[in-house]
Amino acid sequence: MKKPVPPSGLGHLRITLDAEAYIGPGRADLLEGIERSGSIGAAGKAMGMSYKRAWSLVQALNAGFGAPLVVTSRGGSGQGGAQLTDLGREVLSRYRAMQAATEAAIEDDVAALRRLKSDLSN
Amino acid sequence: MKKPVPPSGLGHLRITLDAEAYIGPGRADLLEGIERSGSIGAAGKAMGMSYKRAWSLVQALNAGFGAPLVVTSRGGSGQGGAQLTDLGREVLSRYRAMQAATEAAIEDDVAALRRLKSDLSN
DNA sequence: TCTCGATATGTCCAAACGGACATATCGAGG
DNA sequence: CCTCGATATGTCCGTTTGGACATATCGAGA
Repeated sequence: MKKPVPPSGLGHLRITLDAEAYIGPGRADLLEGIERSGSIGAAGKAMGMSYKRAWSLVQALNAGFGAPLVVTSRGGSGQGGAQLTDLGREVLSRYRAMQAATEAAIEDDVAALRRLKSDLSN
Repeated sequence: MKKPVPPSGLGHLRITLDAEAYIGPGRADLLEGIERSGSIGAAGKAMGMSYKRAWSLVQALNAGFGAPLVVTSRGGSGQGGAQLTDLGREVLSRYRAMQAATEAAIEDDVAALRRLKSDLSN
């Protein structure tokens, strides 16, 4: 029903702090892209999404946490753009850590399920 | 953007075997409800969803795996209903195992993030 | 043969989602 | 003061999603 994920890693992990604040693979990738590129638009574009969508995700993250994970400033030519706050960097790195721990914890079972499924076609 | 999860456990784990076959907390709960109640309708109702939605999820699961996780039979009065196949039971138990392993692997980080967020309100 | 309880399936509609496009705004530098 | 590049925000619209409701079908037992 809901459309699946682009096969990034193994599982798809979403961490829900409360009803308003959560982070999943898409949001994490976006944060990482912003950290790398210094721009919401560039980060979104790299993920194939519109500026507006990327911007709305940033809004949702900042609003959900009650404090900004991303700060922005207008103006081009090296002055404007977006950056992660300390909070944003910490959230991102913790998410990546959880993602890595999760993949390590489930890889055997995932392999077993994949094998199980492919054996069905025999 | 996408609506969060009813706070069941800690993280929200979705396992994607391929583009068509995946299982997350909702589908797992539904499978478990079917195993317990012997009925798609009853299982769905217990989760607050319509029969049609529950049924369509079962279809998606069966089609995605290429083999039924749930078999059904018509007729009421103890004869009709739905059951998990061996495959369905195995997929469910493996998912639960992965879920438990994941929660154990991330609990410290989740607690840290929750503390971080609540400290913001000071 | 009638009823009961369950699966199976269709139609209709409202809300949500997100893409496409258009502006507005701002900051710095030429 | 004009342009550039980026954020900020609005409108419009097609698609998807899922709820509500209506049937149809089936199996067993009274």
